Amino acid sequence: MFALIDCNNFYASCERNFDPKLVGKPIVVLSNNDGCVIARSEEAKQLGIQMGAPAFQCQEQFDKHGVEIFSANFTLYGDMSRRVMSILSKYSPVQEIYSIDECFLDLNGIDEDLSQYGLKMKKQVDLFTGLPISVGIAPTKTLAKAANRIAKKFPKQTRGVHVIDTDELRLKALKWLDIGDVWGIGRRSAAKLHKNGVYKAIDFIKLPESWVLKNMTIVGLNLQKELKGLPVIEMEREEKHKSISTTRTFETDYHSFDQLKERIVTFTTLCADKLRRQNSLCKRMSLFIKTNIHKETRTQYSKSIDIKLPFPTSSTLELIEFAVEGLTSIFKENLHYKRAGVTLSDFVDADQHQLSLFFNSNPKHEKLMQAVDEINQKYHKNLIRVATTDTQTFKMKQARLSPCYTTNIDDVIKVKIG
DNA sequence: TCTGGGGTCCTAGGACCC
DNA sequence: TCTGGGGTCCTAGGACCC
Repeated sequence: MFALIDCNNFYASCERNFDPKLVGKPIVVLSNNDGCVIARSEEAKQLGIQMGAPAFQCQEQFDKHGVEIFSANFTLYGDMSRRVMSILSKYSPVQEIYSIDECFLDLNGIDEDLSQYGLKMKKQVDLFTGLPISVGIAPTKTLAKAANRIAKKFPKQTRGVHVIDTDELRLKALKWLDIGDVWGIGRRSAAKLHKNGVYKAIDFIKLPESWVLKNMTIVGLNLQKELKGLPVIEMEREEKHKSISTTRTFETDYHSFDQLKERIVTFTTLCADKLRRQNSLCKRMSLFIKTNIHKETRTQYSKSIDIKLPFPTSSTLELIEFAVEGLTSIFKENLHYKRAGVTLSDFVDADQHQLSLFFNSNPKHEKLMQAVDEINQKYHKNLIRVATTDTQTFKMKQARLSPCYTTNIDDVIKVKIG
């Protein structure tokens, strides 16, 4: 059996957690630059505020109902996530952290009544962090997702925990579940399935396997098996990322090469930091620049470049060199740039990689980077930095940023009590 | 005026190999 | 006149997730 545990309205719950005045009020959290709605409390959902809606289009609604608005505070959410995950990790030897607010647990070998077990998790997370969670338990990961959905939809009947452990319960769930709400079925597949008369998950498992394979690839077929109760999707045990990216929409348009260069160099630095933290080297880097797609009257330009590195590296200095070279080759003058990003991929372990015959990462950089990382960790995030980067790492509009309650002592002192 | 960010997986088609 | 077949690797793009 697998459990899928997730936090209810995670970002909104984190904000509410530290300010009791917010209990019972509609809360929304906005994306970077305060652009779109990316999280809503239950009350905000009731008002009909849509996920992903541009904030400026919702302003009237916000004013009318006194919606509490927050700029995304990922430092806070990340820290709360670590706490929740750490508690849940005690409930199984095998945990897969699936997203910032979700994890799977392998419950094989757990002897207790699973419903009680789920309730115990919920109580402990609430006691230690104050965050509400929902628990779905079933024989496959896809069914655990479905069970979780039921737990969330019917909090009174389920108390936030739902277990699918018989065929009867499985079929009952599939009759209730819309096909578009199945984990792995997106808009495109849902539309295709609707055309073929499939509206509920139960209709989907009745389709011939050959049709599913032909029209939805192996992914669709695996999904179908999972809904039938046959486990196909396994627990992911690798904790290292396979790619790392930093991308941003700018608050204003950028025109010059130097402005973009500063951003690309800063993004590269952030990616390299993350890369070293997971003790990897990368063999590939890609970067892109884009104009504002919402300004249709202006000249549009979107270009990316993929760079195969001559040797694996995690040196910020070396990566920056490649990044600037890449940017030079795709940059065009006289345009209004609005977005850019850097992605590192093709990782190898730092401890056990093959040296190249002709080109290798500068061996001095390894120690240099280690020293820089240690100093920055000890004193201040950007105490030592490459001169091309801006001290203001994120140039974003964050008009309503909450304090980093759990990670920044200065922030905590600033919070007014009462 | 104002429109997010970070991931994973699969497939088709081209380039290349023998 | 008649010009193969099997395989791998790479990459762009699509689809999906939260």
